[in-house]
Amino acid sequence: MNCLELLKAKNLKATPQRMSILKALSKHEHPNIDELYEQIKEEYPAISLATVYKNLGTMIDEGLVIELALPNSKSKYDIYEYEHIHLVCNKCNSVYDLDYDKAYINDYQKKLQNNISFKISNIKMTVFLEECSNCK
Amino acid sequence: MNCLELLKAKNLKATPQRMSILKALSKHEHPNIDELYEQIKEEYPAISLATVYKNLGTMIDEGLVIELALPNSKSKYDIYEYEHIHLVCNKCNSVYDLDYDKAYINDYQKKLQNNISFKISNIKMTVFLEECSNCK
DNA sequence: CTACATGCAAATTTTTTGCATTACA
DNA sequence: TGTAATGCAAAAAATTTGCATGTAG
Repeated sequence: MNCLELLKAKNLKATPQRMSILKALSKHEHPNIDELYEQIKEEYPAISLATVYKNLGTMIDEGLVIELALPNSKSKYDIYEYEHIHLVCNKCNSVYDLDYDKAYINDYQKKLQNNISFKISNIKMTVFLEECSNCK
Repeated sequence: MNCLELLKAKNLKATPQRMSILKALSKHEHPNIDELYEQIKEEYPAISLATVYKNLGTMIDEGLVIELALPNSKSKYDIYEYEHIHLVCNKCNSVYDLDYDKAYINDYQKKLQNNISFKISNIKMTVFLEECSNCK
């Protein structure tokens, strides 16, 4: 995960704050903004929450980061590396990544595309869990 | 769609405000809270936004309503009738319902359940569109 | 009647903005 | 050096809360 290259490729300045945000997200812990802010502060105590908001915004716009919107909980954030399924715990809202057989969804997407008139961009699958090891 | 029965079944008082919210949601227009509030106000000009918030909260807790959390946009709400896929336009955030072949997802859920240790509650599929008739 | 729901206003929380300053390229 | 990013503080937006009053069951 070369954060510097990622930013360069999108013509975004590689400020230490941005690097730190990307580094934190690359752990795939799916922090919400407050958790992310706290984590960055450990390295850059002076960073402002506004900077985190602004950077998430621009990096989402550039496709480097994805926002995981969840019912009844603040959005969580993830660095974008490749498509994957998210497992979301209904009890504690923890999120886990899951690699999967893309063929299955690709297949479904094709089937679906034949039945609707608008162009499908992508399909997102979210698996909700009754509980998980974090909340049990 | 008998809103009265729905509320009764959950031991919630069938106030006109609640009935009106459910009636509005049963149109499946997926309003966000502001759109919903405006709609209810046409019938009950005195209703307060706080009441709408409170009622959505309790009705979600009781499973009558679902919150559709979306990246970069306020949550939208839908009455819960049966599982279905949501089509979400990437450009204008419009949401459409789509009935589908449940067998496909049930099948996938079973496959997946064999590979993870936590109990799956349900799987949600969201199809993102590049654009739609509403924004074109 | 009584417990729960409502409406209002205020409080809180979350997110955005403007701007002077800093620092990447 | 110029442009874009930062931090701060203030503003705006979104959501929740407390409480007096109203009303469904």
